[in-house]
Amino acid sequence: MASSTTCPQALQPPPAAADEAAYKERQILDGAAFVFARDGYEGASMSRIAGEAGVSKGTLYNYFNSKAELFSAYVRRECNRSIATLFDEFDNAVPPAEALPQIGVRMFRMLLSETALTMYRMVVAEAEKFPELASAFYAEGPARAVAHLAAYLRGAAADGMLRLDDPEFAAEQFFALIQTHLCMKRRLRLIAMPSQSELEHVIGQAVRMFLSTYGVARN
Amino acid sequence: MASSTTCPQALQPPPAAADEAAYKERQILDGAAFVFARDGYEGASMSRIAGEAGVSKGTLYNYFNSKAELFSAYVRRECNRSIATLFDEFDNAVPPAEALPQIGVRMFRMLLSETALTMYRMVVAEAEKFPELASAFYAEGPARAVAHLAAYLRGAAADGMLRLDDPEFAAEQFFALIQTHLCMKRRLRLIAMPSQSELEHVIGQAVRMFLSTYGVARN
Amino acid sequence: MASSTTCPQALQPPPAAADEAAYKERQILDGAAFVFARDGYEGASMSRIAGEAGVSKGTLYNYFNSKAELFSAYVRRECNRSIATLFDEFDNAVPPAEALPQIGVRMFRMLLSETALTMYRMVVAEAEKFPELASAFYAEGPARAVAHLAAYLRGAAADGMLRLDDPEFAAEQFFALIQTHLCMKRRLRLIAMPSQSELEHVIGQAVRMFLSTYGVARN
Amino acid sequence: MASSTTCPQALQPPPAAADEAAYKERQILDGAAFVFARDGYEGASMSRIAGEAGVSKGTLYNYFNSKAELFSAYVRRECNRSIATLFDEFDNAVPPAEALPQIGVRMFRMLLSETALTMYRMVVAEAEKFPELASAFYAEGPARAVAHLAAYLRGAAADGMLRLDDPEFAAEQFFALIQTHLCMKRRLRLIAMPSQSELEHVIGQAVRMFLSTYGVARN
DNA sequence: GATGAATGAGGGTTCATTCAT
DNA sequence: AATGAATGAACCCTCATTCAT
Repeated sequence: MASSTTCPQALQPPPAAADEAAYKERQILDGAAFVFARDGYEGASMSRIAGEAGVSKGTLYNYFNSKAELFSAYVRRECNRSIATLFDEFDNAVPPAEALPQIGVRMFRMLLSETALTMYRMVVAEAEKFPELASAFYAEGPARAVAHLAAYLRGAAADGMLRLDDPEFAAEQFFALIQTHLCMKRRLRLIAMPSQSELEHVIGQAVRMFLSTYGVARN
Repeated sequence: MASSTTCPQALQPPPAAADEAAYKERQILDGAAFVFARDGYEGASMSRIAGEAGVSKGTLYNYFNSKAELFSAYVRRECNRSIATLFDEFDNAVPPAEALPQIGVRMFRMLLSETALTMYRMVVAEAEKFPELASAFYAEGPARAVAHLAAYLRGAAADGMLRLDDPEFAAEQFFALIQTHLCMKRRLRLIAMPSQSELEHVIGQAVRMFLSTYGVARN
Repeated sequence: MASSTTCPQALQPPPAAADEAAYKERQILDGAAFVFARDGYEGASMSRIAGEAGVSKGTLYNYFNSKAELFSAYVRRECNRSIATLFDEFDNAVPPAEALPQIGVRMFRMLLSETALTMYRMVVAEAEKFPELASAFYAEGPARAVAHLAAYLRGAAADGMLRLDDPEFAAEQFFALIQTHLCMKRRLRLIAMPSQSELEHVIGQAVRMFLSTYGVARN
Repeated sequence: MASSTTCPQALQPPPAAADEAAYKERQILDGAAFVFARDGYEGASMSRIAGEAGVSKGTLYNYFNSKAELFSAYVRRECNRSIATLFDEFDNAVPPAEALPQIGVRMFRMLLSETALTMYRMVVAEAEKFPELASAFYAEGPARAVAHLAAYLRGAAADGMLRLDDPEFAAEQFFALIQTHLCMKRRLRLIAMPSQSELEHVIGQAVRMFLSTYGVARN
């Protein structure tokens, strides 16, 4: 849809038009993000979204065929944008005792980021009405995170740094250990972002428990 | 109208009236439960609730001042009713290797019960609008479950069956280990209730990991 | 729905309530009649109908489930009300030369009455969308008129006052002869109600032509 | 505006431009015809017409100032095009007993053609809003048909083949006799096109009745 | 001349809430 | 205490029309 060309732009108007369309679409999605996040799918109104985006109600429908499609586009954008990228690079050569805390911090931060929390609330709330969004959210977020971790664990086991049969399941266990009551409470909006020391404690204990099961004796 | 009490009714009119009022209230809450669970807070309409409850719309407002209050009452009742009771009785004398799987099964079943899932969706979705409900849900559900487990763990540690300093945190870890991707997926409506073998595997591994950290050598 | 009781009304409120409901329904249908007649089905808006009827828009939907149902009710009421009654009583003993002009006048007046014209325009315009209304209109109006006339013609033929084999078809021919360009023009709103002399001329010639075909020599 | 010339085009660009304009206009009117016929005036949308015509919405307004004007142009074109032409040529020398059935068939076919029915529905439905269209429809259609027939009847009377004083009125009577319940039902979309035998019966009886009044004894 | 994005009024409909009965 | 008719604001969406490109 957007044409972010790196080639020299010989013709001014077309790119300008395309850019403007892309800009407006982003504007609308930003407005939608604000309102959906605050009011939920049912609670949000197209009027408020239009107002927030600074466009007319009719313009909304020039870009998205319905409220449902706008919601879908919004959720997909947020999922693709911030959740997935967080696990893209980490060094597989680092030993578990060092790598796992780092991975844990990333997972924790991802899970509790404002965007991820909002997405989580959205897809949980509307899972019945938008099953494909729930599915996409799971695939883009938790499933990817677990898959990355499992890949690391498999490698570490191959290198003799861990002793485990089922790296997928072990990854899920580690992922689960990260999600203590802090996650639950934050999802329920009962607390703000946990402090660094709370974070370190939870992750430290998760790593300790994980390694006490899957680690190799280090003497 | 109907007062289906089996106990001896000493005074006809007052108890009958009170009973009838209680009966109507229950009737309304039952209708509300059905509709809210199906349509969500915003999606539910007072008309449909009235219809489902078999009362008039006006009567709704004789018992609850607003849709928000009715929703609140519904959530509180469901929380108090079915979630909490599941953890009320278990035998503290049983050793961890035997007790933890039992506890794990209960927790798992509670977490994934239709009622709990619905409540979870409700309070997550409306946490912004009804923070006190989120708080109540947490207190009645997860917090209580963890507290019960912590009490057991403390006792077991005192009896020398476990080796742990922080029974609350250990309880949270166990609780977290139960909530693998199966929970996440079920909350997102991506899967139906897991099979017995999946359940046993998850819990078995959770117990194994938990005891490898907190257990005492048993030779 | 309405309870037009002739028995002494022992209870005041129920009849009052029923009357009020009936009154309001009539009020709404009157408003709908005004707006539909002026703007057509698509051109009419529920807002304008509500305004014209002196009720709120919401009230419209307490009485009729949709615009389509309101339209349907309006058309049926008008059909049943004024079109059908016009042919209820006439003396079958009168000879054709006297009866046919009378019948012709009735038919003509019915066809060109404001109500019938409006109904005609409505059902012709919306025949595709409301086929059952077109069907009902035809059955209640033209079909009934022709059937009545056919019954008379059959009797007159049996009495030797006419000579015809197919009274139904003959009735249709007479009915057709009444509908000259005056009818067409009036349906197109090109003219107001024709004058008495125009009416008499058209009918006189129709009767003359009819009797020149089906009459018996009268010497 | 339109210049569909077959003459040699001396100047290339201007005629080409003019032709293109005429072509676009026709294109638009074709799209309008399709959509108006299907959805009616109010039900049609300029967007759908533009889409059907294969032009942009803006272009519509370069050719027609408003929806009303486009509708008007569409109705006028259809009226001029197909309705009128059907009565343009017939041989005045043929005697009534032979000519009238032919004329009757033409009239019948014209009246019940899909185009004429659609036009009829259109102008009847919108007679209030577009009185000049109703007037044009009447002038181009029924009035012309009757005028042609009247001209024939006058000639036949002058030749002693008919005995009538008022050929215009006689023509209207014949035209009326053609429009039996088959016409009414077809206009109401209650039936499809009548069969050949139905057609012949109606017309045969119309001619018989007409000649029994206006014919000369043929012995 | 052609485009189609933008507009904002208005479409039909549903809603939570009120109140006379 | 129970009813349900009435309300009018707000819902999502479509519209004819305009205008910068």
